[in-house]
Amino acid sequence: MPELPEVETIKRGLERKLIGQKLKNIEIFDSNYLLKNKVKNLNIIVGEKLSSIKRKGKYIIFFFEKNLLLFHLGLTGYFLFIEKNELDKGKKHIILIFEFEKEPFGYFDIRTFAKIKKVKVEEFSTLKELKKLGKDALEINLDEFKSIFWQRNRGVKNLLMDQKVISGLGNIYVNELLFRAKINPFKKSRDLREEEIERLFFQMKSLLGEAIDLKGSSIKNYIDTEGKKGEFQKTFLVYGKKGFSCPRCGNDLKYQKIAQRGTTYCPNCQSI
DNA sequence: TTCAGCCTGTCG
DNA sequence: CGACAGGCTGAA
Repeated sequence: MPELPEVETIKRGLERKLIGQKLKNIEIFDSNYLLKNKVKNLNIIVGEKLSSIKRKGKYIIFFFEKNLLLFHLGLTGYFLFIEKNELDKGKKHIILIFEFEKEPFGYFDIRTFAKIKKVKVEEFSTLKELKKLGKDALEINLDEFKSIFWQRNRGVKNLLMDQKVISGLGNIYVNELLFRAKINPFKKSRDLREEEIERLFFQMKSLLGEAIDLKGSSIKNYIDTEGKKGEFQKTFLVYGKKGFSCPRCGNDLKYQKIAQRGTTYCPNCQSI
């Protein structure tokens, strides 16, 4: 799925073209999808202007005048500026098209793990999806970051992947982050020295910053709102490098499931 | 804290 | 054909 850098890229792409525009129509192609998401009367948003778009963790929120739409793109959800008549060329998995005054864009979801929700703007602060999120990885400060590790004692990878603890990081960026910071993914959070936590913190910030600059990572499906792939995957040091050797020390990288997710790390550079 | 399950697609 | 894939939920 899109993780923080991809969601941020998508958010910026939408923002650039849509803020202030009025939604003229919603063309629904998969009403069953909306049914499964318990979204009713989506069309009441038609006629409203889009006032802002926000991101928290991996969620994107569209603020209209009276209603808001909350999206989580799951593993394979994406937005693409596209016209209805362009849909034929192999564009499957279309859920709907938001027809704005100038820029219509489609919402697609290949594996249907993405989520959409519509509520009144005033219900924003009550959204349980957002309330349970930990601080956004771009916003968290060093002191808050330290307390994350000291307040519980869990495996570091597990902890960083937990959106309730810190939001925005996913499997790609945690793999890369742990390698960059030379931290073993199994290491218990309370066993981290303060200096190691600081290393993680600053590496996390620069990793996310670089990834956003390169418009995210495209492994298979991810494309931005213009249909372009990201570039950050070209810089991967360990993610997806199963069977390769460590770019730092040359030892064999190790691959195993940690926290139910494929994990590649260097047992030498990232020793306990 | 684990783990199947939700889906579709691709790769070996 | 099985294994695996940017995520998350809820049940055991």
